[in-house]
Amino acid sequence: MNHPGAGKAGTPRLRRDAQLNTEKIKTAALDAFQERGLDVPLEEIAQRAGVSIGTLYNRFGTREALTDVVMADVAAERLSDAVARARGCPDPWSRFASYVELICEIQATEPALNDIVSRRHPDASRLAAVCDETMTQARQFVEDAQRDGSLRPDFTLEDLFLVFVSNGALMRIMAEIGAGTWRRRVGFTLDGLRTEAARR
Amino acid sequence: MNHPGAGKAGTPRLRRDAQLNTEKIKTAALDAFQERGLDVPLEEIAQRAGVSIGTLYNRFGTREALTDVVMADVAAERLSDAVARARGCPDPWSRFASYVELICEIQATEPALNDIVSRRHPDASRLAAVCDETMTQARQFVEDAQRDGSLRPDFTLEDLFLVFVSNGALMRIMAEIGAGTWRRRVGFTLDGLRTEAARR
DNA sequence: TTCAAAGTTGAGGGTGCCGTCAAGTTATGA
DNA sequence: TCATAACTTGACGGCACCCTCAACTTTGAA
Repeated sequence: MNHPGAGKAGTPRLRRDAQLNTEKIKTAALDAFQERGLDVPLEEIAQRAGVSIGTLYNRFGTREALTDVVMADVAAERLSDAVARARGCPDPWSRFASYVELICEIQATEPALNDIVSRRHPDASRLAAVCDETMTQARQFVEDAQRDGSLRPDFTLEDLFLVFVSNGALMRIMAEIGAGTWRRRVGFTLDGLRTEAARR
Repeated sequence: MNHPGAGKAGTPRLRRDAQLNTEKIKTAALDAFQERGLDVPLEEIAQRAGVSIGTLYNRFGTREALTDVVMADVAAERLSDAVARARGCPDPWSRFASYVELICEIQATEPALNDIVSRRHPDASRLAAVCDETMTQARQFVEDAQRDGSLRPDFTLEDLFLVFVSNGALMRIMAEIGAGTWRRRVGFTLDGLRTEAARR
């Protein structure tokens, strides 16, 4: 693979060393993002990649472009996996609830995804698209649970987003402190969203 | 008042110009903190006071000392007022709930108080003491409501603190956007904390 | 082998904040 | 009025990050 001629039309093929650097930077960036969130200094990424900061800018142009290239697929995979798993639940409420729990779990365990879900980098356009897509799917969970009578009817998609934003902020502030206790608090939140009729 | 001899023993009295500057800085700092939160650049406070940054450091030494001097009384007043008003409610649950609502309202309307309540400046010691004091009083609300059976028994004081931390983060992120909608969301939260038995 | 085009490098300039200190100014009491 | 301790000033160095660009190195086609 990657033999001569494999380059996409339009993009004027990179020299071999540049291509190698691109890979090294992507790998380093993925590691750094996963460990420390999307705010890692680009200097640090360059260092990890064994490359100068200038090269990083040559290859990617902007921070947003780099995060887009590195994180979009990962984000799409993680988020659509959560959606798929939630879909596997037997009733509208448990689909909604497990969707919320799965996203919160992602936020608790993956700093980079937390930043993405909380929309802290609105200029990374592919990432934004991935999030939009997920929110579209989430709308289904919300509507189904409301139609079913188990989710309070005044709860909006924006409210759902804000649940994630504030959970994300908490995760960022708490970091390792109280790492395990988020699940109980998400439980509180869900209890506040379920209608009385839907409780046993 | 403030006539010669009024200085506290120990503190070696300031020259009149220095005393005036101290007042100008306090006033400017209060304004700036209230408008933009405790993170305002000290440069900005000095400018508003019509004084150089050096003077600000001469008079107060550190940012923490300044925030302590300027905000401790304001914070104590606001927070104890919230406690007092909550105490005026007729039953344990409504005391707890109105306490939470009042604190969240303060967070929504006063950036400086929001920073204080969220403990974003742990080195301002008088402020920390004011918060500790309030949490002590809050413990009463929590315990009473739990004894009464209206607040879920697995809810802890730390959970309460985290409610304020995440509400605070949301307020900081949202700023003016959706300024009025926080009350509905606090309602969701409270619904999640009330026991089923306590609902009508 | 040669050499132009492609790519790399890192010092350097920009921003925004912090906190300091030598030099200059002013209040005060003798 | 004058000496001096008290006070003010703001330029400066430091830090952490951003992004650029002139000088240098490497690739790879001819």
